This record gives sequence, structure tokens and C-alpha cells, in this order.
Amino acid sequence: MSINKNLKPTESELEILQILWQRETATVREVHEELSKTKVSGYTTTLKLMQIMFEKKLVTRDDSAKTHIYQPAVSKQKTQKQFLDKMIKGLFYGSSTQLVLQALGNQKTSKNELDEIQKYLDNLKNV
Amino acid sequence: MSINKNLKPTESELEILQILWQRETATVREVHEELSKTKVSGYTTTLKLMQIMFEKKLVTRDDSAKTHIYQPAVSKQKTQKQFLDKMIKGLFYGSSTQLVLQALGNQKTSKNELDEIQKYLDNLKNV
DNA sequence: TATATGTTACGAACATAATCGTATATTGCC
DNA sequence: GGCAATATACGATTATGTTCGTAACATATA
Repeated sequence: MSINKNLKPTESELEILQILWQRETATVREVHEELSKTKVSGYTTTLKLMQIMFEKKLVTRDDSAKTHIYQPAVSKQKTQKQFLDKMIKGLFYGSSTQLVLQALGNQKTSKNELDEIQKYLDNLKNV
Repeated sequence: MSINKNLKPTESELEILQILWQRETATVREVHEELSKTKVSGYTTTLKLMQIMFEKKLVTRDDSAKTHIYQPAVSKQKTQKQFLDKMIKGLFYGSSTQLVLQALGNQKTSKNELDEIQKYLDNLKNV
């Protein structure tokens, strides 16, 4: 029963959220610099996006100084779940198992990681 | 080295592809009827979408009769992989393991399915 | 103080996707 | 043939997301 509009982040917004989740906190400049490692775009583009994210309440910011400091306002976990669920529903006919098998099959996964997953599965089964 | 433009389907196009993958073959009317089970929209909207998909080569069609018959032109597997990879990259910092763990943790997965996944993991490890 | 530098705010342009109305064509049937 | 039903084609509109230019303002410093 939340008043929250719970707006789904767009693709560009996700890129920014990823950076904020890693850094906890960042200025527009810092986010823009990070984004610039993988793509080209103007500074004001990043600024505008982050302003929109603020309006959507995807981020909070401290604007007490000239240079505002941004923080994520949605959790990484919750957002990942939101998109995973959507993908399972929209592309895997609702079967998370199908998604998991596909993900394991397609990606090269190291033995250690496979072990980790198996351990996790054992835990799940022993509930 | 493909000449193929390899255009990524949009969200609406994915819905249609899902139906085509299940049915193998379908008319606009049939697809529209199926879509109508979960959402409202006009018939010509579905028609237009499928025409666009044809231009993008996401589907093929037999237009020898008045009522065209459509088929998917991209494989389910390949499309699933395409979106999975994108999601892993864009939301899980490139770690398919993280995605798998999140998927397993968030969804209720039956014991049988967990067994299936474990069996699959064993196979992967014995290569 | 004046100048250069950096920052936010904001509107406008552009791109893409989705929706639908209308015109036109085909088919079956009386 | 003429009519009704159904299909396609296609342009126009609307919605959403992305990009950027420019103005206004703050800050540091020469």
C-alpha cells in the first residue's frame, strides 16, 4: 500500500544507478566521468538524467552545497528482482528455472562459481 | 560477419514473439486474440506491430492468401540469450552467477526444479 | 573587482515506440 | 453484380526517453 509511484528506471537510468550502488554517493561530474569510460555523451545529458531520476525519486540528493551529492533511493536487490521477474514473465514463460538453466548454459561459469551455486541450492533444499 | 541488422525486439514485439514461438505460426487475428487475454488494444495496433516486425525481419510471413500467416524469424534461445546477456551486463555487473543466485532466491522454486538445476550443474562440472 | 571555471536549471529538438483511424483491397455469399 | 465482413497498408498522433544548448548562478583566483 505504498504511495510510491514505483517508477521503473529506464536503461540510461540503470547505468547511473549501477554507479551509485557501487559508490554509495556521487556527484554528477563523477557519474559522468564513469559513464564516459564506456560511452560518449555531454555532461548536461547526465545532469538532466539525474535530475529526472530525482523527480522520479530514484535518487536522493544533498543540495546544500553548490555541487549536489546524489545517492540511490532504490535498492540494488529490489531493482534486480523487479527486472528479473519481468524478464521471467516476459521471456521465459514464467519459469525462473528456465532462465537459470539458460543463464548457466550460455555464460562461461567458473568451477568455483558453480560450487557456490550448488552450495546455495543445498541450502534452499534443506528448508 | 552477418549482414543481418540484428535489431533487438521491443517489449511489445517480445510479447508477440512469445506467442509465435508457442504456436509456430499465427495470423494477426490469432495473435491479437491471444494478446487481448492480458491487455486491451486495437486490432490495427497488433497489425502494425507485426508489420514493423516483418520489416525488421523478426518474423517472416506467407502473404499468398489474403490473410497473411506469420512465423518467428528469430529463435527463442537466441533472443533469450541476447536479453539475458544484456541484463547480466547492465544490472549484475557482468556476473551471471549473481543473476542466478538472485533468481533462485527470489522465486519460489520447487524441489524438483532445484534437482534439475543441480543435475545440470553436475554435468557442467564434469566437462 | 573582474574573469575564468564549474554547476544547476530548463526548454527544445530529436529519436523511438505504441496506438489508432481511415482508405483500400479481397473474399464469400445472396 | 452488389453487399457485408474481414484484411492489409499507411499516415498521423501521442507517449516516452535521450540529448544538448543556453542562461543563470556560484566559486575561486588573478
